[in-house]
Amino acid sequence: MQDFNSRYIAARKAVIARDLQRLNPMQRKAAMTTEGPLLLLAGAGSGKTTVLIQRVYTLLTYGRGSDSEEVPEWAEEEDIHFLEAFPDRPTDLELDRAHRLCAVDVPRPWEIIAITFTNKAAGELKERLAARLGPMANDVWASTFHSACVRILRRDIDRIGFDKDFTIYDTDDAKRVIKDIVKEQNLDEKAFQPKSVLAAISHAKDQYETPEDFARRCETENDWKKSRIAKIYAAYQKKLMTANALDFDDIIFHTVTLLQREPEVLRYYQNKFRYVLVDEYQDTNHLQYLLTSLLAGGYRNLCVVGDDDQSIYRFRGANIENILSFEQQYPDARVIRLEQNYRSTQNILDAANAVIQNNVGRKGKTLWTDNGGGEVVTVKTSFNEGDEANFVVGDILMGVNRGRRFRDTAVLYRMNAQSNALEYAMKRNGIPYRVVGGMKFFDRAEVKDVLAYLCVLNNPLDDLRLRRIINNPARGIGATTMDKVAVLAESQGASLYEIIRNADLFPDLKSASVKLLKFADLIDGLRRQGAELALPEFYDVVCDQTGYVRALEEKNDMESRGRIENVQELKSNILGFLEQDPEDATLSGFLNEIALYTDLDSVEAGDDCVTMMTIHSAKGLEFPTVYVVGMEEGIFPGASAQYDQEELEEERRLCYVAMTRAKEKLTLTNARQRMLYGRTSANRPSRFLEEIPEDNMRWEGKPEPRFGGMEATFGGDRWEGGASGGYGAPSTARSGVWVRSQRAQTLSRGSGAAPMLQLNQGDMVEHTAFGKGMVLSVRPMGGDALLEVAFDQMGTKKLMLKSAGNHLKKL
DNA sequence: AGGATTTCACTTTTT
DNA sequence: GTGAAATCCT
Repeated sequence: MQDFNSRYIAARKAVIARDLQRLNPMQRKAAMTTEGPLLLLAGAGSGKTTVLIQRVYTLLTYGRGSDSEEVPEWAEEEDIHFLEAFPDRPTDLELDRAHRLCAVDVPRPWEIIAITFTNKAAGELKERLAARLGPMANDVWASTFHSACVRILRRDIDRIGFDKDFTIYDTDDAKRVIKDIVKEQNLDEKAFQPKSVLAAISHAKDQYETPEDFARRCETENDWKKSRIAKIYAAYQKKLMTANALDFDDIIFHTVTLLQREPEVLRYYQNKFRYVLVDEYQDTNHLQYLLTSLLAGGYRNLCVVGDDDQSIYRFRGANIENILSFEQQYPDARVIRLEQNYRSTQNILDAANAVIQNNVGRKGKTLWTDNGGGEVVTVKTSFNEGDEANFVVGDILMGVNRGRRFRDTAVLYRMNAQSNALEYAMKRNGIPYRVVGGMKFFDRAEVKDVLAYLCVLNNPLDDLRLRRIINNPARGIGATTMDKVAVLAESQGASLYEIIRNADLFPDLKSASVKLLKFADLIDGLRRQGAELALPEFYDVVCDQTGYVRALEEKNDMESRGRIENVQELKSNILGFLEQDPEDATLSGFLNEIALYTDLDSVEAGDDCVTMMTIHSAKGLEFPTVYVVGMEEGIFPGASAQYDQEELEEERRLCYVAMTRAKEKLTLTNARQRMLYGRTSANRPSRFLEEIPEDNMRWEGKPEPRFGGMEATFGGDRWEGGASGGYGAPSTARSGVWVRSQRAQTLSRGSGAAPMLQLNQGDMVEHTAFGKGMVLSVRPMGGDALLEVAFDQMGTKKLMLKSAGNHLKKL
């Protein structure tokens, strides 16, 4: 009997393993380890998402069949024979039987929850699950921490004192509330900036500290400022509760509270979620850890996936300890490492491994690949950020000349501010590019304004949003009036809107009452129409009757035109929402949806253009060629990491993430001096550059030879001043010399030490990357010239003569 | 109340 | 250098 059972189990595992034969052994093991706590350490490019998908597939096909010693009592000898002799190309009937024989207690799709951080990741997961599993994938809970929590809260939040139709405050809303409180409490607005106060509160919430907990901790620490913040925190939570609002942290905080306080609710979810998966576990904070433990507390089938070397969100509360101490939290946890990398060449991996090895606080993991050595990593030192950008641009054009596509390339940097010089260089050379991140659509003032109108129309009691829009466009209702309204609202225990609606009853408001009533009429009128019109039509009516769009039209400048475009763009968001969710085509449905949707994940990957972004936004992506610019002490690693070990290790992880984005060619650049925030400073090369083994890299320009290769742009004289001292440890004292030399260089540009190409309309030219073309126009511009060239292959491009000239030849 | 001017800060980002 | 917020004038 013993023999029968072990044979059955072995045969069952073999059949399931065969079903997963496209995975490598470690990946397969991960997909088949379904029971109990599992820590999956998945290195960069190790096929993590594939494993995640396969694991859900395994669960929904075989239940715990791949990870269980149970043998069904009805099993017979013949079944073992069947499994042992299972054919490579089974018929549907045979497949069906195999599934039946191998399955043990298969969960229903909705008993599996997979939690990610971003909407984008959740969407991708859903999509790939649907491709693998078909329609039943829709019932798997694949969502972000926040959307999962909102779903839980909408069901039961009334048990902890909120109304089920709570609103969600974004960071801007929260700051506004803080600002009001700081004013109310007569605190110094300089010392208590909304941003930093909110950060402190957010940090407290990360630790699951209530205002009371926080205050108690302050008492022992005897820190005056902190105890003030504790007061603000308490007032803040009170205000949010009155407004029936939750900020982003509250969404998780209150879910934890709900689960802890209401055993019935806890039991429901612990019973429901038989399998819990958490992606990017290295980015979780303590609060999210608590939530995960609660959700998985029933069956204890908790699989966390992550890479401690890619933990780069410490600044927003991510606690690398969560992943480092998972085995202490769950002593029976199994650990599987995925170290085979399918993305990069060995040279890139060796360089990245060598850098990350300098970190102490890590699990330890060494990536390897079958992909072969490939090219060594290029390091390039330039003179300043402009030259650095020109180098990158020139190198990109050279690559394109050799058959690469623009879309194969990414330029990564530490800070968004660094994108400027690059954008200039790209524009001047007619390189198509797109910048990811920076100002986001939903952060735009005009988008928020219109959304605020919709919020007020949906719920006139929303004081915060009402304040935002009441005088925008100008209606002659200024701060003084609103202060009076606020006082009255306070004393009457009414909302701002209720006071405004009845403005004529209050003598204090007599001068403004006409305007206020007119506003109330506007809102009421729109609300009446909102009840009748379909959402898109209603949106048009709102934009029109509030006068918001008209005010922009009257301004009639570039900026306003852009704003109007964005307001119209928001309408296509509404249309998209209706398409996706025709069931809930209401205003409140749309607003609920959009509260958690901030993403620019509408990344049109179709266009052939270079991608520029911060390293943080590049996490999870990959490109054949990657440039990482600004590899300088003070920039990367940043100044604040200079004397802080923890911070430095985080920067190093960031560097590791940046390097492992590259599939074939990795180029790291630094500049000897750089202008940032209007100030020029000289920076030593990043220590991370020194940590790369010599064997895996080639360093160009260390020190820079005069008349060196790519840089012979406007004659070699540009290096004379700065480079004469040779490369070395630049000191602040020396930066003065460099600044002067830069001026000299600027002067020499116009006088033209290098012969400038003489081009006229109608000339035929050849460009290194764009091929042959004809000059359509030449427009002189400040010592330079704007060319318009019609290329045979690439279409018409605008180029600046001075910078694109290097790549142009007159035919 | 609203436009004009000055000041201020400014890693990194999601929800 | 840049954009938004605070403050200053009319």
